[in-house]
Amino acid sequence: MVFQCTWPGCLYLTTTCASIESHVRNSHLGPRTGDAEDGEDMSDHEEEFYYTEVELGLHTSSPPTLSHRDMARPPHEDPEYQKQLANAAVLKGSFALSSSPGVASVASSGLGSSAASNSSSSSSVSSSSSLGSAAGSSTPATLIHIPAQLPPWSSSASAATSPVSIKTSPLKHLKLSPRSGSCPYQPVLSVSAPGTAYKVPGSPTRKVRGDTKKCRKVYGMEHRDQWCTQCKWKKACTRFGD
DNA sequence: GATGCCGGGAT
DNA sequence: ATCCCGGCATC
Ligand SMILES: [Zn+2]
Repeated sequence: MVFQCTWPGCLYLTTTCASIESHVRNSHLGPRTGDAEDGEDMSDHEEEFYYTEVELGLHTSSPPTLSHRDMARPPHEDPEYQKQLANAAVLKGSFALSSSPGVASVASSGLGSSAASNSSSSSSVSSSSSLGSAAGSSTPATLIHIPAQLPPWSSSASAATSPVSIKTSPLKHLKLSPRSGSCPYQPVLSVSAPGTAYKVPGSPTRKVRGDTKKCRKVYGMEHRDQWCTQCKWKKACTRFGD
């Protein structure tokens, strides 16, 4: 059990109740208490409001809510979570591997040529499964297990689903499958005009990058301190509007 | 591969 | 508010 000062900006932390109260009183509240002034002492145990006691050991404490996991989101732009969910069926280069019904194993790797589509005629045979590549490329082979579920593309606010406990390893969240059209249950479509493929879907409000060079390209990384502030922060440039 | 920048995190 | 980065669309 530790005690932490909650005064704005203060990060004082101690292990005893007396210490923290003393700290709060001296450092933040009036450095004086029983002042000889008037017959009025309004200094109760007000220190209690400026620190918190934190339990360390796993004692009498259990998560209040153990059911619902994620939140439902409108079919808006939020690939962060859509990706990992939609990926439940995007597994392509794995066949026999795990024999657990309802569980699929994925190997997270940043590479992987996924292109296998022809824009014109002729048939296509998209299926390549090669365990070992030519050169010795070692992959971290971070295996993760996710519940095999249908991609929530249309509408399905998943509530209390399976009693699967997702233990996030000492990694970040969980990211898979870059922005793709959608579930793999739609091999090919979009065969309009050979030579000029337009993209109308996606998002009506998609920027179309201008052609003016911005601070980054103009000054180069070597002179980053001359970029406009926004460029330094990887935000929209304000010096060279387009 | 490089560039531009949104979304999100840290202080 | 200021500063910075991950990751993505785009070139
Ligand atoms: Zn700029």
